[in-house]
Amino acid sequence: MTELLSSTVEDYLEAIFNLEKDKKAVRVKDIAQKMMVKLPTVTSMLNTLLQKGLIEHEKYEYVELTEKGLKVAREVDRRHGILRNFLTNILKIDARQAEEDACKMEHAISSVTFEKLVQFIEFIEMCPRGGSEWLGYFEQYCGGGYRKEECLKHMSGFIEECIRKLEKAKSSKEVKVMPDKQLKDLSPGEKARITRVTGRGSAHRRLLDMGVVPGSTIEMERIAPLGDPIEVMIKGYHLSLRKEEASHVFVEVS
Amino acid sequence: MTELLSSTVEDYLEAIFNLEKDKKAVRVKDIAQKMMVKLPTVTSMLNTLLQKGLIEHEKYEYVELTEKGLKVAREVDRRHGILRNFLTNILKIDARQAEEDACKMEHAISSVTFEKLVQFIEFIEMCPRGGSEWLGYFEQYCGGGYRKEECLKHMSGFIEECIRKLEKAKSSKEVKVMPDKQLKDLSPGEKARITRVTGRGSAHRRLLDMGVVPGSTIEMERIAPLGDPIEVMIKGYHLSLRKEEASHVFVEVS
DNA sequence: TAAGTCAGTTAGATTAATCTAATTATATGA
DNA sequence: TCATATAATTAGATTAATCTAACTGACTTA
Ligand SMILES: [Mn+2]
Ligand SMILES: [Mn+2]
Ligand SMILES: [Mn+2]
Ligand SMILES: [Mn+2]
Repeated sequence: MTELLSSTVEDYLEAIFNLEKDKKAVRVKDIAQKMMVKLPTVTSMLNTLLQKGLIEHEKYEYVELTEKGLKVAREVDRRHGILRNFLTNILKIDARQAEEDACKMEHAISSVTFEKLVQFIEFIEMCPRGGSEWLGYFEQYCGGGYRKEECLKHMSGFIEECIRKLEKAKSSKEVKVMPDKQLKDLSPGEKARITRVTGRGSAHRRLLDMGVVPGSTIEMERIAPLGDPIEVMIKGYHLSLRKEEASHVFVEVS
Repeated sequence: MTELLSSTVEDYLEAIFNLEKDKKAVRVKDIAQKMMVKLPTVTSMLNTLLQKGLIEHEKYEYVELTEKGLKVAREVDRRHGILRNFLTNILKIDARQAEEDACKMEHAISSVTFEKLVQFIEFIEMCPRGGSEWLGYFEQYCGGGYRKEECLKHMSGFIEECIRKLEKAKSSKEVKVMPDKQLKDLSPGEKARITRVTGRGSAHRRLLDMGVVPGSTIEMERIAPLGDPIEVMIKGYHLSLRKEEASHVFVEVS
């Protein structure tokens, strides 16, 4: 079904995808500039992409991704974003290097491994034994000044408070039987767990493809004036959803 | 200085390196089999490798890595091993997939990012807030049965004991002024931190290239009858050192 | 030692991704 | 509207990595 595409092909799709986000129309020249190649190289690649049904393009006209091309591009872009965030936020690699490495790694990881990595990143971020505090100790470790006792003692102070808070939250939840909320009801900055994604057909598929699946953690970033579009962070990756799309997503605040 | 080699070239070097470890002599056929290509492909690649000074090879004869080729191959193999271990031990990817992904990722990561990842893996393994116990909770998280309280409470029980143990170790260290040990003095299974790597020249360089650098954690695996070779685990990667090499490595048991 | 087998090489083709040089189309502006 | 500049395409070459088919060398064995 899913023919495998070379990493070069994936990178061109990614480039076109990003140009479409920035500008209205994508020209051959723009792609050449972004990919740092000459114009005939792009023309040649466009024929390849056309052949594979990934873009629409007529001689001397603008370039557009097809539904199929868009799907691939979105997935590549998602991987790129998640890997870049992992490298910058967790490993603390500098932005330029993280960008470069992410754009190579995005083609080298199988989807089963990638999704497992996504879960691991989520786990690091949400587990009270991990989190940004712990990552701070990782930096200390890299600098050579890490001391186990300090890390543990800090955890020790933190831990009782955490347990108390969690138990309180749990008991209040038991009483109230917290109902599902719609995604749009979250306020900016609020995090939730996706419980259901309703709907059918390609729109539904697109949501799942973007990582909007039950069980994932989602964070509201902002809602535009008329509730459209809605910007969210999911699996460490920034997404823009249309109001209609968001209406199919139900969440539970933890 | 270090010309960049294609990932294909790196994989051929890696294959030859592993064949050299297994068998006495490496034949064109062996390489073809391991790389899953036809014989003329190998002949052609051998010319490329010869040109680049990475192998020694005369028509119809066996293939051998040069010092230069060996250095590259060892580094690729090290990356491969560390990535595979990360994928299997931490992300719990199944062996076949981990092998495959590791062999692609090994070419996609810059050395600064890779070394940072190595440190992160080390940190996960050595920090008392991480470790295999914590990774168990990650598995639970993946299965959907993770509960923060349980993870925290377990930590809570564990933590006092840890702190007591650490403080005891610390105070006894302060009294005794623990002297440096030689690597060979470690007993199998014992872990230590590398404090010094003495010596000069290419032998010294080789040690550093293999990851035997001050600050790294090293674990003794076994010492052969006459103390040669010595097998150790460093940065999650299995290494075999000659007695002479090991004599330059000083460690501190933590 | 000559025949037969298998390993290895040579020759030549293919595909993907790039380039330069030359040509053609589109857009601008006088 | 026409000349010119800019964008895009076409043609043709190159390089890396692979293949098949044909040939050659080396090793074994009768
Ligand atoms: Mn890329
Ligand atoms: Mn990318
Ligand atoms: Mn590889
Ligand atoms: Mn490999």
